[in-house]
Amino acid sequence: MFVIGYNDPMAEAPATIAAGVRRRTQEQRSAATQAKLLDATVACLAELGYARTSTTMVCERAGVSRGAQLHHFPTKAALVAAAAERVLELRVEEFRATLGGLDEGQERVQTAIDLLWGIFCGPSAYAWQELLVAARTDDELRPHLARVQNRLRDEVAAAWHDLFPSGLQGLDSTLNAAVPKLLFAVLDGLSMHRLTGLPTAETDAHEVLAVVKMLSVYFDAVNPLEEL
Amino acid sequence: MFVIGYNDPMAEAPATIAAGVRRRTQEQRSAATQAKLLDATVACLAELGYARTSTTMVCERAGVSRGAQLHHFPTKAALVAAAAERVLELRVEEFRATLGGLDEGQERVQTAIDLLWGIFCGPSAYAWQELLVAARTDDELRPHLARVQNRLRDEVAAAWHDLFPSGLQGLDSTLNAAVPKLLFAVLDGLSMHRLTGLPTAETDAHEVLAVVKMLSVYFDAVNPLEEL
DNA sequence: CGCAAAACATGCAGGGTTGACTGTTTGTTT
DNA sequence: AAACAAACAGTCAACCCTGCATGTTTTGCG
Repeated sequence: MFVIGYNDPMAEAPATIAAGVRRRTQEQRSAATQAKLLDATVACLAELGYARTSTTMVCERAGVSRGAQLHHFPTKAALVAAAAERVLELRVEEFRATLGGLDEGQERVQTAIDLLWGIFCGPSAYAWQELLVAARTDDELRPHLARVQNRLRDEVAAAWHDLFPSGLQGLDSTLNAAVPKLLFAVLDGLSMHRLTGLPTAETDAHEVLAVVKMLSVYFDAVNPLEEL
Repeated sequence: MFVIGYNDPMAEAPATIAAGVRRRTQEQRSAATQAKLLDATVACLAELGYARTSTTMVCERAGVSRGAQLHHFPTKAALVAAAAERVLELRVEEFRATLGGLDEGQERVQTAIDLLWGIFCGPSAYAWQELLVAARTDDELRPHLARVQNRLRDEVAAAWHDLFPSGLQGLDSTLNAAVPKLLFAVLDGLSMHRLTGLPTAETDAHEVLAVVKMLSVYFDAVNPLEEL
């Protein structure tokens, strides 16, 4: 697995190809091209959409030959499935990076919502939408994406719980469990409305998010909401 | 325009093709095949998704020749654009039919939400999602769909206002204006989460909708929510 | 050093989609 | 009735995409 003696840093050719790495491990080469392919796929999904995303285009963007792509991902379905996991990584990374760096101020909820909204307007969100909609009618992709979605769901819940361990003060544990789900549903919905590029959708989104923020503050500070 | 003498009801062949209408007007013929094409397109979008929707398939389903399709809709983009308007009609029709037949009971809000959720799990919602996501990366479709979306937005607001003319009692007019927007964002978001067919998405949706119902009842009956 | 295997590159065939083209039927107008 | 226009039908070439098949390079290991 870990062979030494061959990888001699001093033995690199002076500048044959930049100051790059000559003589990489098979594992390194595989990982590198696979990463390039997956990133290119995600980029294509985000920029061109699922329909216009072809393996040819992906290879072009990745700077990889079609043969190499076909070697690592025998079929387009395999490529897309792997790309879905990459999108999951990206989104989780974004969520954690965004929610992790929040100071303890009183307006944590508001800023958290604003930052999350930023994520839902970004490339990873677009790619996820494309995959989600495509999965509905693709019997091969759907089960795979279902597992990925479940993981995303759990990660979101965990990240939210890390941020607000005790939840909103006015709500019991059952209701508090629904809070992140509600929030993310709203964000996903508003994100959909934004896709046509309408200014009204943008203003509506801010309006709705303002209400959500008010509700959060309200139930965190003021009244307990009794069961009905 | 209206020529008589040629349309002789008695001259119909005994039973050449059912007891149908022989000798239709040009306008009637056009409208009929266009309707067949648009309905077939919407059905394809809902069942196969945008990517797998081909004009060939649409013609097959509609029982129309490719030549006829190309005559009425010179390009695929034109067909899809027209289909978008058809989806708008369908959705508005559904909204009005659903919300219109609500009795004056105290649980109007809850039942309204449940009925709306049913619509968001139906074919017209799927077709709309497909169009929305496709429009993001289709420079020709996007502006067209933007106009349609604006109309849908206004229709939704109007339908909601018809249903609850005075809004929720505890909220001022500004907040009440945001209520339907928030609700429809939630529904759209939950609808997206459902696409992978996960049971958890289904239960989450009901959980979230239960919270939304509680909030509606709460703010309709109990406390006024002050501005912050 | 030499061979096996993995990684990579390129060309090719099959299938499918789109839009144009030509010809036919149906209705409208005079 | 005849001329004209619209609606309709079927065929065709160009294009793109996918997956396979063959050939080349790089790495691992004796």
